[in-house]
Amino acid sequence: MQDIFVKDISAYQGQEVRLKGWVRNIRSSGKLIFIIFRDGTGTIQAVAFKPDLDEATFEDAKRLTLESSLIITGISKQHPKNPNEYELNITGIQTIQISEDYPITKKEHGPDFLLSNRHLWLRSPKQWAIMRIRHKVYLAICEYLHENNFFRFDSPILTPNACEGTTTLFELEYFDVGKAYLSQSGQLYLETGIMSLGRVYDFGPVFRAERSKTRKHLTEFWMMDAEAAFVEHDENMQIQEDLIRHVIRSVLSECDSELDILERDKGALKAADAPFKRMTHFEAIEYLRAKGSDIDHSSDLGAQDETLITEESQVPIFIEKWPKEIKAFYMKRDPNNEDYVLGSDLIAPEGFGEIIGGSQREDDHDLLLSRMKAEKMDIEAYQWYLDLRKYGSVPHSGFGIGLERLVTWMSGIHHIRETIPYPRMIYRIYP
RNA sequence: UCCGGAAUAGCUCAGCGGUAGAGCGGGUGGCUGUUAACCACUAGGUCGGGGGUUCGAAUCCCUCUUCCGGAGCCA
Repeated sequence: MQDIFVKDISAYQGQEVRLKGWVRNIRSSGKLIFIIFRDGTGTIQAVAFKPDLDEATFEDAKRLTLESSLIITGISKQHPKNPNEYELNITGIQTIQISEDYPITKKEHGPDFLLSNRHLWLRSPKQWAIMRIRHKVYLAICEYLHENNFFRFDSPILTPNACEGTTTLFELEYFDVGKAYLSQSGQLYLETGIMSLGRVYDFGPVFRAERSKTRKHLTEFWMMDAEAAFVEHDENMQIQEDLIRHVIRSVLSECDSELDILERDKGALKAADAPFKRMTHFEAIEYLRAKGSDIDHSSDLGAQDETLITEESQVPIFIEKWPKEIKAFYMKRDPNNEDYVLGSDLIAPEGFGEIIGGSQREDDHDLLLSRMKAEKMDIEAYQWYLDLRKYGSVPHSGFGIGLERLVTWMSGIHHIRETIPYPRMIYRIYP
């Protein structure tokens, strides 16, 4: 007899097969027992009918509890009521372990309870669907980059210094050297990689000790940073747009049933796969003021502002050319107006907010040095970074995608905490 | 960090000054097509901790703890 996965069941119609997995739910009516069975690849209804089975097998079926593990054999056939669905006529049950009372029930639960039981919650259909979409988003990003000549170049996670601010670092003791920090972005290291490989990316966890408590923040999240030599501001945005549109298409074509489980509005995703809009920061502020906001031209955009800007757009919007004061030291100034930098944020539609931050980098040694001095940075600690501008400096650009924010948008879910197996937030590190 | 809200059965909640409740989950029994199946019975609680007001507190007040929502910052 053949061992198969639930996802392949339709290819075995009329045949006896063996499946290995868990009990998601049980419904029984006297001589009939319906076991909702899952094996990681999918879910199927298995039916035990007393007159067709020997007594011991039927008793085994009766003893099963929610989440018990078992090997089940049966004949694959179409569901008598829904011909699009397959079910399994049970011929044998080998119980692996009878589960104790399973804490996650069929009724609703609160977020605190579910997060405390995250190790079990991950088995639920919605969490299963989100993890599969996360996997697909991750693969789609790597596919696009690979096809566009980007090489994987992993940045260190333990670092001697900060990349951006210094208030948001997790600090730890590093042998006799003193303090080390968990990386909050691999960007500066990636810039070294392009001088060897031309185009590079990293993909890994980054850490921010920000005390932010919103549905868009984690203290540990996965970021894909990409960096490319000889790419300037406009092309940088074009690469981001092509990459995101590739991700949208991949999710739509390969995660259809997952999107159904999550009740995702697929029309909204389809509509986002069209040329993205571009708006300068100045234009964005004008737009907000026309809508009644009293925001001024030197301000960063808040969450509400982002929603307001994208609410009438079906596609993501780039906000580009930001006031230099509110962006990082390494961003190149706009040659047409030195008060602005060649940076861009990509805001997703439907109120999902910022998913990418990117910029063209300053490639002039003296300009970069003077800005780092103005920010009172430790020049000696960043000598290696300044060296890049001394030995064959080239114009270059890059961007960083927050994986979980992208998955939140693709999945259409409310809170980022469900997009990573074990979310780390300021008040939660268990399990 | 700031501003709001919440804490009662394993879970989700109702009760808001006078004997602690429901649904789900658990247990037992019933049911040949169920779809969070259904029906009957049943077990299950120091009402988050501490202090106060009152004849009497789950209920009112103070305080601590934990969690949730939002803001700022960011991906």
